[in-house]
Amino acid sequence: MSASTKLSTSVKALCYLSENDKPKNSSEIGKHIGINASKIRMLLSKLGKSGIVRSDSGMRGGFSLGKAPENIHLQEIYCAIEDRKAFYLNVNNTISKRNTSSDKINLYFLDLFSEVQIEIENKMTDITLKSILNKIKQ
Amino acid sequence: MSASTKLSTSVKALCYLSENDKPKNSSEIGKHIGINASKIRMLLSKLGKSGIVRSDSGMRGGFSLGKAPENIHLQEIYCAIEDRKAFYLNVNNTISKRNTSSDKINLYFLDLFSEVQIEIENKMTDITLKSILNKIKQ
DNA sequence: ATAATTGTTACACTAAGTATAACAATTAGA
DNA sequence: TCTAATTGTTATACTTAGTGTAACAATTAT
Repeated sequence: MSASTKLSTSVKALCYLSENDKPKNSSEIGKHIGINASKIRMLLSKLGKSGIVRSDSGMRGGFSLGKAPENIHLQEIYCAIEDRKAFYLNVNNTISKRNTSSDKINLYFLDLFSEVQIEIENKMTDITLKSILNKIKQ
Repeated sequence: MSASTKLSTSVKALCYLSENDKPKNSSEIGKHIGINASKIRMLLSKLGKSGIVRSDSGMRGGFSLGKAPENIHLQEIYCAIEDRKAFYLNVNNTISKRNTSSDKINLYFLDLFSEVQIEIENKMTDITLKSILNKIKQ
């Protein structure tokens, strides 16, 4: 799953959970948002480790929101699900030790891309699950 | 080639061309920046269509800069080489006609990602080949 | 004519993304 | 304590994207 797909899928799941007090299991969530239950469990188990959702194993178990929607930030979700470095911005080669102009250009782009990355993350810090819920209800 | 790899490779090639008055062929450029001559030709032929480089076929042909480095903007390079929509930000599913909350969330993220896209492109508009050349000479 | 070059297509290989299944560990409830 | 439902995790098969290279027609200087 790409970073952006994970992010939108997570938000779909969280929005669904926010509509329900009682825990929903991965199969219900999967059906609702149209993706496989296994995938849901893989995603939500990561969100569980960050306290964004609560997960209960066993009979009558399932997933529920771990925090109020106004306290869940997009950036937090993103960090919880994303192990790879961000939005797939990469330069061609690894940097050699010779410090050629190719290396310098690679470094230049790595810098540029991490600036972009920081801007994206800042943007996401300002977005809460609550604000998304409000927007999609319109 | 991913968008970001194409971009950094293009800049490497353009920097190399800026150091030379006479045209350089794809094989020389490829050797210098460490990628295959065919790939170079594929990239530079696109840059040629936008007037960023000049390309001459036949014996004693090759590639040379089509404009002064101060008039070549990163955004321009990016647009010339990139056929796909930008930095690989995508949401999971296509939007159905039922207008479900999943659809709304997809639309929400498509909007968010195109905002990001615009910010990235604006950032690139302010960067010229000249400014990159200055930075990497330091 | 010949040789060097671009522009373009094609192909094989590797890596990443997607969809699904399988199963141990856990837990509620009979 | 046994059973059924559930998570968490690993595995597998398949598809798509990315990478590296080759091939060859078209073009052009000598």
